[in-house]
Amino acid sequence: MKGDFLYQRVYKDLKNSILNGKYKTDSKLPSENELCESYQTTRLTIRQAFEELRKEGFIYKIHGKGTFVKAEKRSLGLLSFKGFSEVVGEGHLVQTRILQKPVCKSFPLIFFEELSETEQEVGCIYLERLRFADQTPVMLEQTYLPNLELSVNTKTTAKLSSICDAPLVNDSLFKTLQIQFEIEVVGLEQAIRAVESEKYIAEMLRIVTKSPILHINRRYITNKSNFFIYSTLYCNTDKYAMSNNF
Amino acid sequence: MKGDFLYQRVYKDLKNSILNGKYKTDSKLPSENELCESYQTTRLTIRQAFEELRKEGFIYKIHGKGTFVKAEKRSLGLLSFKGFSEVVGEGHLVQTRILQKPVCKSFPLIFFEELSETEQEVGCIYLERLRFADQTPVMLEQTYLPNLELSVNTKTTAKLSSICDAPLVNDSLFKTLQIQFEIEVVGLEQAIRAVESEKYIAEMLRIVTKSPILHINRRYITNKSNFFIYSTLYCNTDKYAMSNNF
DNA sequence: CAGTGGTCTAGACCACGAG
DNA sequence: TCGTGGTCTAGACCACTGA
Repeated sequence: MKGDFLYQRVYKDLKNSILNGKYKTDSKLPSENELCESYQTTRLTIRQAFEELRKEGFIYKIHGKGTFVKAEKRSLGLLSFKGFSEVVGEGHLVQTRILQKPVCKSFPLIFFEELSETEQEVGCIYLERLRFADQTPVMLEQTYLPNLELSVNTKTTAKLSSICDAPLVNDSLFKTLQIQFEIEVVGLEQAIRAVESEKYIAEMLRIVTKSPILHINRRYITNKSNFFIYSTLYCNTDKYAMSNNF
Repeated sequence: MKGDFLYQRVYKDLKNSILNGKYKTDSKLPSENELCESYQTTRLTIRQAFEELRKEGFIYKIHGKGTFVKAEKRSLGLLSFKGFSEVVGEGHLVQTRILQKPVCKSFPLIFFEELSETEQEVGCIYLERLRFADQTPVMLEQTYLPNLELSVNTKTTAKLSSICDAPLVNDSLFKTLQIQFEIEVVGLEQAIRAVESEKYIAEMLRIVTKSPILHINRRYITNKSNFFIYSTLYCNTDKYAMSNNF
């Protein structure tokens, strides 16, 4: 968990208190000024923590009254850029099956923008994962990473393709990238469509071929400039809707 | 346009400069400190303006380098809580056909949360609109507003059902609510599914019955506490995907 | 190294809500 | 009237980028 900054510690503490039930639905959180005293800090810092929680749909604010806990979600908040486990694991049993371990190949697809020349040249590392929530397959994810050399620790560099050699940490791609390459996902662009499922996708998601699924094209933005991660997602929304908040 | 606050003026100026092409894709915006001087303000204010632009996908930042203009979107950013015209009108011809003018009826549906007792009692005002982008029907929207009495100008109250008596301002529900009732939409919860289109929906969207469409349930959060707007959206994503950014 | 954005302090005034 | 969140000032130190 991120914890380098004070506002992230406040965020984490409050989030845990909400998830643990210390603060229940629609109950009032401590005011900004009270939290300033608790953490010996200023309002900006508390407000940064609140802003994170608000973005993730945990709280809402009412001017003049206070900050309150939102009702629990009944769907998977998968339209944000957090990792699958982080989002879904808050209230569901999470499993991942790796259908294709990371392998090198050429870039097969056009996503939102045309790929840069560099990206086309180096090709990509491809992997395919099937995600489960409470034993139900809900999402098939095909991921493409540009096969670049990346600087690590300001001095050394590492070939990203070394990720093909060892299993993922905790089955998590994002965690593996963070630990081995200091890559952090900081943003996301996505385009969402409703489409008929092809035979292969339908079999994986255990649904009838041609039944409607969500088709999502994503470009993840990272802390390394010009390094993007591309994903295509196929989601079965029969049991769980996809959700987000603003 | 919102313009009461300095950060909103900065936001508006920068957004216009981007849309007008003064700042082109991937070109660098003035630094935070430069903008501080231009507007005779402090970094927090500039950062608030940047944060708005970042949320809407207009800019991205790179630590140590600067703030840059994002590439144009090629899909409709309709997963945010901005109004249809505001989001789609930036690059497309926008039209709205009112299929059902606002009428009073009882609440027919359960959305994310159960409705409050008050909401169940007062019933709702219902309207149905078909939205076009570049002459293509892209979205059918069914909207439900609790039929409450609302305080306006701190002293007087008005029945929301008076909205049934006159046509909408600019065909915009949000604008009408803002002008007549001082209601502002400040947030959004939504759950998204892929479903087969029913006959009526398909006819309206000019697609084949049972072809896949996006089904979105929304709860808009407003500046009036305990006043929510509920909408069900059916989206044809054949031509335009729905998009957002984080 | 200078310039950039990221975090943070210690205040201030305001508009809103409720009693 | 008082406490709340919303906006804003005028600084500060840091980590990152590129020359």
